[in-house]
Amino acid sequence: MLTQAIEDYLKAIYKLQHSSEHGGRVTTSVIASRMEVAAASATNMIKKLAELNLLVYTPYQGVELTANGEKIALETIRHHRLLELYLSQALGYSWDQIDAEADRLEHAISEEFEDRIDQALGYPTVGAHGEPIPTKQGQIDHSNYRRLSELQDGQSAVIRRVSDRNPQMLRYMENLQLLLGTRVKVTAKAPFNGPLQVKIGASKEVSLGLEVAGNIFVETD
Amino acid sequence: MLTQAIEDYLKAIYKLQHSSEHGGRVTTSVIASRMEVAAASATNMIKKLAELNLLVYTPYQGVELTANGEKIALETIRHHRLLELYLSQALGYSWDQIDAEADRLEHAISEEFEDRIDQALGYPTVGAHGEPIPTKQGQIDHSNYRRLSELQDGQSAVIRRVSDRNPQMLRYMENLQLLLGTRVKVTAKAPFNGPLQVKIGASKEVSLGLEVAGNIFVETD
DNA sequence: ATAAAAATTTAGCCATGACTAAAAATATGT
DNA sequence: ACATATTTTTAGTCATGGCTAAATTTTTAT
Repeated sequence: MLTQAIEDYLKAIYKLQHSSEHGGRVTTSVIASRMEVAAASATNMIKKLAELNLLVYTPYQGVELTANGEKIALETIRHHRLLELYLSQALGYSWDQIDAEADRLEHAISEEFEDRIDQALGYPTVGAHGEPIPTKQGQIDHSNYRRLSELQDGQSAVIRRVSDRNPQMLRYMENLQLLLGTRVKVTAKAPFNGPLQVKIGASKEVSLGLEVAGNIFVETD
Repeated sequence: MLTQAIEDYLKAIYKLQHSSEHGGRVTTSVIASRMEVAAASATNMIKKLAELNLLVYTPYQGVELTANGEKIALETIRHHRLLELYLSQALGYSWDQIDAEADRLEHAISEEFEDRIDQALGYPTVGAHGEPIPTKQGQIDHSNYRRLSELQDGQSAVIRRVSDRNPQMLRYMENLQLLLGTRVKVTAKAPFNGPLQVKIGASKEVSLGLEVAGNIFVETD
């Protein structure tokens, strides 16, 4: 069996590979920073993962997951997202609590558990924060939405996904009713990377910093 | 935080202390056998647990949990039994599947998760196999029932608990409808530790080996 | 009572996955 | 181009929790 640490690294590397920021090259330092370990620790694990044929490692250059490594990453991500959705739908967790709980449970559940919550949830394709849920076969929807921060003044759109990285930010969004499916409209954009004025749904209008708006992904009409 | 291994050892030791078989003394070999590790490994861990004031260790003699150790054991057992019940009630698991799944999950869930499934289950006091569930404060019902194997010919009783140690035996019991709350009556007892003839509920009558009957705990009228 | 058997502990090893400090390679600025 | 800064790797350490083999203690049988 694969250790929890291996699953965690593969998941992190998969996400880094697919986060627009880091292009193709996922380096040791980026992995170490994401995993919150020392660079030397990341090097160690990377060498082990290469040994296991879960990724291709070019020393000093970076890593790339093999098909095998990607498969395991996607299984772990599937577990995580099904769990998050189950925690929020079936057990009433709030948006900001589900990530931490799912992080621990994702390594402990069996295929059986995965299948049963999948069924209980009606075979969902999208997770609690709008992320696509990989299929059991390891397929995942790569459609990417635009960031709310990229919209022009006057544009309107529907929230389709929010980043789950920061629980405090999630709590803030939840308070403001910036939820999946909510329609938003940019009514003003301050210059010099200033805040956006955003109309939420039909009523409320708030001023939103770029950092928050950059973590909200929307579908324009 | 306590490691998974520590929780597992404490749980095992607690159960051994309270299983009538081993009287008061819980020895290294008994622990090693229950944990399925070498005796030397058990000695190692016992020394560490003594160091942590979770048990009192008399070399060559055995082990006794401290109040502290017992508290942690009971927390772990509470997690386990709540999970087992949740898996069977909310996710439709069968009797023989829940123990293994709960064994892995019990170390991963948070207080929050514990509280939420406790609530979802209606604050149960008895687990899926009839075992008492410790309270959050660490109190547990010590009432013990008689074994079906101890009943006299002609006696009738109600099943209140079954041992969860052997999944195959659990599957067997489930098939025979030997379930919690079912009334049973011993209609014959073969001599020389032979099988019991048992009437299950109102209809069926089966021949039951002593091993199975010894793992079914009943309340006589 | 004492020799043999059984249980237990000690000693020493291994893999995992962290860490720091130092060395080596790569990138950057002038 | 080359010195300096940054990144990465290597070397060596540590804690956890297994293991086997050998030594020691306890128990049992004669």
